[in-house]
Amino acid sequence: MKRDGRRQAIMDFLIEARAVGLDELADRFGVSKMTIHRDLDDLEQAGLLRKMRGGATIETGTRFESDFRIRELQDADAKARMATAALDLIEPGMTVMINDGSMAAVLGARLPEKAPLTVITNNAAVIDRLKGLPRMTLIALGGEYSAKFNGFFGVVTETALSRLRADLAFISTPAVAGLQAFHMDDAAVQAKRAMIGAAGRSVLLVNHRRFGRPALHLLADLAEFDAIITDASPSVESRDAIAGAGLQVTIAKD
Amino acid sequence: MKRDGRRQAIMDFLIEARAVGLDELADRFGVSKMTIHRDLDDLEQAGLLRKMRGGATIETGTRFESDFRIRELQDADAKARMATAALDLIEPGMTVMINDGSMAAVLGARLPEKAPLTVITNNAAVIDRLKGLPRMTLIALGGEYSAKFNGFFGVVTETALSRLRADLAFISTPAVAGLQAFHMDDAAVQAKRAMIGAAGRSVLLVNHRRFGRPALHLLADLAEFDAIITDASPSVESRDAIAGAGLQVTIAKD
DNA sequence: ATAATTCAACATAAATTATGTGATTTTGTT
DNA sequence: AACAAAATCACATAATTTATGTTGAATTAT
Repeated sequence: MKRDGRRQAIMDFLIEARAVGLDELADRFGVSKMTIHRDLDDLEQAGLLRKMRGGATIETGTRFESDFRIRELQDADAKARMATAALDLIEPGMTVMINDGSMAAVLGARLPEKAPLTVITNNAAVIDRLKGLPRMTLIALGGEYSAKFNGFFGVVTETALSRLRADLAFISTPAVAGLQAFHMDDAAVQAKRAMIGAAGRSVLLVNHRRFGRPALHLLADLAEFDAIITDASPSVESRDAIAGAGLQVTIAKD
Repeated sequence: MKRDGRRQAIMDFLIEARAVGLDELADRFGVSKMTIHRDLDDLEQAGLLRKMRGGATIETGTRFESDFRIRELQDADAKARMATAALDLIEPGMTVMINDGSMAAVLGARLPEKAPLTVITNNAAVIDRLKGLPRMTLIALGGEYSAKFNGFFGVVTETALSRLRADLAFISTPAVAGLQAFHMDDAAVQAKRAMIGAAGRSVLLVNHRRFGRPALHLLADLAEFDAIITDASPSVESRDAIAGAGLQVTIAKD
């Protein structure tokens, strides 16, 4: 196991266990304590954990848990499957919009498979991955940078969107309740809504565990989306409600 | 001499001589022909030269201004000094605009010294450096990504600028002739002009060697700038012309 | 006070990257 | 078509960078 794999594993473990001892890690990976020290130092530097005497923790509640870098590591498999399902909807030559969020970042990274494409996004991770790639036209939306969401938001973003049109918008959401999608942040909602308005068709991406929990701000009615992609079957009530409304949900398989 | 230095030297030589033989390069640097082949392949890949049987040439015409990755290495010392002089004009709390280009990237990297600041830019290098830093508000302008300039340009960029105001805009230029600044690319000119229009005061940054050579597109009259910063005294004629017009040029010292 | 832990400095190992060599293929010229 | 120069390929080696380990001094918790 190489350095990056080890660090990934440390994070995986930490997300489960909330805390871990330094000796335990050195033991488990068969490396010296010094190496673990260095791993933890770098991970702390990246804002992924909090180093403490004798080990490290993930700080619950605070900015740590909600940080996008951690989210990108969570449920990596589900995200990969959903990205594959989303890619099926894309044809070379299209113009697609990608919103903020780690799910969108995973999808964005795989867009070159469908080149040539025009990609419009306010997601900093997607911009970094795509810039300079051949046969990809990248249009960044601009806006005020948000470290929390690793993206660009605000009037600049929305004004830019009001002047653009795309074939397909991929919108991700952390909360679906009843027949509506929610989001905890107003600025993100505004950007997402502007994208839906600027796209011919919109696709909602949502982890199956996020069904049945609302958040502060209403994002959109599920009926506004032309497709809904998730990674596994949601709870019975959610499923029934959605089926009852005549909406189709795509469950991404292996 | 290391690989990058050698490649830089190849480019320097080529800019003078327009063409060079492969054997000659292998000889001059004391490396094998294969190594020169690889250098030329990579430089061609980066769009910096045209490889030909037995050697390489610089494409005649406009495109020869070097790639931004190499440009960042050129005249690093002059850039650092000019950045220092530019920083002197910034007060904490200001809103500043930074345009594209490697000179601007060097300045952008040092902006945290003057935090808190609001920074508005279409320069991808500056966005990368500044995002997520505390006490820095970063507003990216968006636009279509240009690999050649490592920045964002086009209507999206200009529309965003039409809605924003800054205290100070830093504009860099690769060419000054007479009492006017020039640039080889129209899209970059549009963005720079929009910045000048959106800023209370504008500062021109220009390497002293760039005086006396025009480029395809007119960027602005020197009189439009509130300050002009360079790294060393320009040629006598240029200096006389500028002094004659009553314009002040700041020469950045050590 | 002391035992555990962290940190810094250096040494070594592992991996990556750059370069060279010679065989093989391509290209231009006659 | 035949030839020589040049380009390319595949692999070996060298140089450089990065990762890890070890030791001992400094720090910290109890």
